This record gives sequence, C-alpha cells and structure tokens, in this order.
Amino acid sequence: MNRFVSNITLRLDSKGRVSIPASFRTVLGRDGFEGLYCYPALDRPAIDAGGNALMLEIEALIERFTPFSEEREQFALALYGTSETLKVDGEGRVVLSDTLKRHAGITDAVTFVGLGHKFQIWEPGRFHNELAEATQKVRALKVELSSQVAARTASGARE
Amino acid sequence: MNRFVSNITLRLDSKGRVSIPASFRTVLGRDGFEGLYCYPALDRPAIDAGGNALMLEIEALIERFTPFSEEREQFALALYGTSETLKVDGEGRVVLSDTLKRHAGITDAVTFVGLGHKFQIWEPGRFHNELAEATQKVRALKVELSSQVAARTASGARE
DNA sequence: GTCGATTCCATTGACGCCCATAATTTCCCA
DNA sequence: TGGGAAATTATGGGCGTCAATGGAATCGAC
Repeated sequence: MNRFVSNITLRLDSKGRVSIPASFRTVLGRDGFEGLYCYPALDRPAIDAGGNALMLEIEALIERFTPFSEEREQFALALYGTSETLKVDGEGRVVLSDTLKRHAGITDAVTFVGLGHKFQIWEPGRFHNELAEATQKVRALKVELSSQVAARTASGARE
Repeated sequence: MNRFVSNITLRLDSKGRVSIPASFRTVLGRDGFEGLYCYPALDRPAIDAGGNALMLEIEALIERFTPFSEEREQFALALYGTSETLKVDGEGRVVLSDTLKRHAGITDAVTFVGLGHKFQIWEPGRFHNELAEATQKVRALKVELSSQVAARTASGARE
C-alpha cells in the first residue's frame, strides 16, 4: 500500500513523544524521506504531515510564482516558514513542536488520519466532530451527484 | 534535508551575537559556503540570507536583463551593492551589521524563517504580522483554486 | 596601554539514541 | 482449525551528546 488510509488514535508519553502508526510508517518508508515533513493545516486545527510527496506538492505550488515576486515570497513564508521536519526516533516516534500542538489543540493524545498522499494529525475530540460534519456533507453531496447523473442520463448527455 | 524550513526565534547576546539555528547550519554546510551571504530584502523589513544557492539565484536574476541596461545596473546595485558576507564563529554564530539590523528593525531578538533555498531574518514582532498576512493570502488562493476546479468539473469541461 | 574584535572554554537544558517491557498481532505447524 | 511461538507494536525510561548561550582569554590596531 502506498497511500495513507484509516485513522488511529495514540497517546503522547511523558516526554511528548508519540508513535507514528506502523501502517503510516511503511508508507513513509516507501516514500524515502528521513523524518516527517509537517506544517499547520491552512484552514483547520490539524497538522498536515507526509514525506517527499507532500514536500514536492508544496514546492510545486510555490514555484508557480516567479523568483523574488511578492507572491512567491509570501507563499514561501507561509508554507516553508511554518513547515518542520520532525525527527523520527528508532522506535518510529516523533515529538510535535509546541507551535504545531497549539495550532491543533493537542495535549495528551492525537488521531492520525490518512488522506491518501498525506495524513493529518488531530486532537481526537476535534477529529470526531470534523468527521461527523464531513460525513454529513458527503452524504448530501452523494445525493446531489446521483440526481445530476440521473438528469444527465435522462437528457441523453454522453460523457 | 537540503532546504531551509520552519521558523526559530533566538536572542542576541550582549555582544550582538546570535546563533544560526542548527538545522539551517546543516543546510549551509551542505551548500558549501564559508560564511553567511546576506542583504536587506528588497521590499520587506527583513534580511535575506543563504549560501551559494542564493548567490547563484541572484546572479541568474540579474543576468536576465540585458547588459548595461538601466534595470540591470539598478538590480546589481540593489543586490550586490548591499550584500555582505558575515563570518560565522566556531559555535555557529554571526554578528549582524548595524545596516542590516536597522533595515529589519532588529534589537535584541530575531526570527529565522526558512524559505526553501534561502532564509530570512526578521524582528520577531514584525514576523508574526507578516506571517498572519501571508497566511491569509494563501488561504484566499486556496479557496480560489478549489472553486476554479469545481467550476471546471461542474461545467463538464475535459482536459 | 586601551579598546574592539575574534577565538576559545564552560554551563545547562533539551534532545537523540539506546535498551527494556508489555500487549498485540502474525505466523506456523501439529 | 486451534494453539502456541515468534515477530511487531506501542510505550516507558536512562544516559550521553549537542545546541544555545555566557563569559574569559587572546590577538591586533591605534
């Protein structure tokens, strides 16, 4: 498997360490990246995390702008400037920086959530709320989609 | 890691010395450059800093203009003319020149901010403001991007 | 000699690295 | 198919090293 999937909740120890779930570790290993690349998610109280794949995505976003341009500098500041590469110890654990923990409201436990090419780290309570909300949205969207398909089919549209 | 990422705030000591964050030092070491190449950022109260990679980028920028053109002379003046190579002591510290400190409004503490191929040095307070602003811009762009994609999908356009 | 600058040690707290243990899970073979 | 052995995972803790910082000592110039 080369995608991050499912969600796992784990506790931080007294030193603030937390194990990266084994299934995520194997994906990261395949990606080939020393450490864990992460940054505060832009529009949610969560941490985005991953390996080379994630970093390249950020790089691509920034390099769309010409060097020394206003936008480029601002994007680099907001993205690279808030990114961190956490060290992973021999047992596959990381310690989250205070900045990251504050952003996500993390205290003594976290939920790892697979999102395909990257994963997120949440405070467990917030994650459950977010999940419930997202599930609602997806249900609604699904209904909408199926009615669209039905309409298109009915009108004889071809794809 | 061969990129400058994350942000670290450190204090100047009584002699005006400040440690370059260890993670940045390793990147500079890999880049292979004695000292720290820096100059006042063109349009911000910050200091641009880096090694060979940064120097090459500036060179490329200037050489895009035709020789002896007005723009070329001005860029060369603004960038080369204001650049300094700071010495790094045995403990990885540098002393910022008064010119640089004045430009960035630095007094007793600085924030190092990774921007990928280079990094910037800010007065901590100003950095926080700038970061908030930049984050807003990135969020806005993200919304814009996703709505573009949504619109394209909804209209049934094929790539 | 005096002032400034640069090089060289000293401290302390955090962090990386190592080993231990318990609870699973996986695997294998009767 | 069941039951146990082996491997893996999550977690706890000890200890040495390094980073950040402060201060002393050395060097140079005037």
